[in-house]
Amino acid sequence: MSSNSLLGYALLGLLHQGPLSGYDVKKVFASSPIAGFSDSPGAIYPALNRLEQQGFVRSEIQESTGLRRRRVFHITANGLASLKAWQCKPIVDDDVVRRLGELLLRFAFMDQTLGVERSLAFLREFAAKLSLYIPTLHRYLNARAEQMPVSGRLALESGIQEYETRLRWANSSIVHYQRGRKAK
Amino acid sequence: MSSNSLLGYALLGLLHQGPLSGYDVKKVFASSPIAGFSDSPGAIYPALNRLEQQGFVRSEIQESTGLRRRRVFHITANGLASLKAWQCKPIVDDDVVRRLGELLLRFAFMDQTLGVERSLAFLREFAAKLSLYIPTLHRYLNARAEQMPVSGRLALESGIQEYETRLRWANSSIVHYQRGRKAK
DNA sequence: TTGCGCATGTAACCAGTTACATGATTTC
DNA sequence: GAAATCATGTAACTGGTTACATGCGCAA
Repeated sequence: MSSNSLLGYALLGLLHQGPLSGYDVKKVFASSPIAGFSDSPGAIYPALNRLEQQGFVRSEIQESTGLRRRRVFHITANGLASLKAWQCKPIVDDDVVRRLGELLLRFAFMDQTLGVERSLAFLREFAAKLSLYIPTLHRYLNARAEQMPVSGRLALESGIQEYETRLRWANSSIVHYQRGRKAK
Repeated sequence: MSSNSLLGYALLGLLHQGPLSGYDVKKVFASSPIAGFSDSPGAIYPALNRLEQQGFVRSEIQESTGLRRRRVFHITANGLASLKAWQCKPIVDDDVVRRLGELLLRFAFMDQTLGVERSLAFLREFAAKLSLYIPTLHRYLNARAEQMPVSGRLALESGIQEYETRLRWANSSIVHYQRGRKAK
């Protein structure tokens, strides 16, 4: 119930690291090169207000700081629960096919919310799904390569390479976490 | 003027290869694994109607085929011009940072609409932009890696790897086209 | 006669884009 | 006193999602 957009979850993840104002978020989105969230106020402020209406964040106004008033948001217990529930969802085929970016976002804040073991489990599940999916992409390409225009075929290959890159990334991330666990 | 959504351009690109009905498009989106367009009728039919209102496609109803009537769409001269104009736009920094998928889509139909030379020029421009952008990503990561949580850092690395993969792809695609040109 | 594959469509809802508006403080 | 930066917000528009509705022909 009451699910959020990707932007909503990104905000929850960010706010879980510490309280932020809308303008702070704007700066994060403007400077952080990945994930492609818009830094426009028309996206950020309404999204924060929605989260507050849902009870996932709360805000206080800081009058003190000399400058214009700031509204600083922090995550609530319900907000954290919602974030975790989203991160915990099983990875379905359609996530891998059409929502790779969402999966990466689910992972991006995961070791702070669910811990290393769950993050490892997520990566293993992700890698397993990718290992199953990539061969079907190759079959699709092989079956159609002849009748496709060159640029279409190349674009498809680019897509396949993205999946292969993610798989290598997931496997090397698994190794990374496992080393960290042993060192502990 | 009168620009389209990505879906609109994807439809124009598809229709440029040959006339299709809405249902044909649906099948393409359902089976073609890349690019993540929804195969839901609520997306496809309104988009085709918008294109027709703009004069970019036209449709005829085939009553003949025994089954239920089909409305078959084909691209118009204006539609092709709009597609080409979109593909020809210079690549700006923001395209590389936030709209990689759009760039790939612009390329996917390019050699049929603009020819091999233009496609090559596009790939070279794309590769040049990526070559400039990737080092800034590494600098960003190096500057912040210490204070980032592990999963956040890994997610960022995943993003960087995607850009590096695209760059390798662009370079190998350039070589591919150049070989083809010589063989001719 | 039930259900599936073909085939087209509509409507409510929602979120993001773009553009605009406001206002305080600091810097030149 | 102009411009830049900090800081928050609103409103119109647009397009995609989800779910629903319809209807034909065929096969089990």
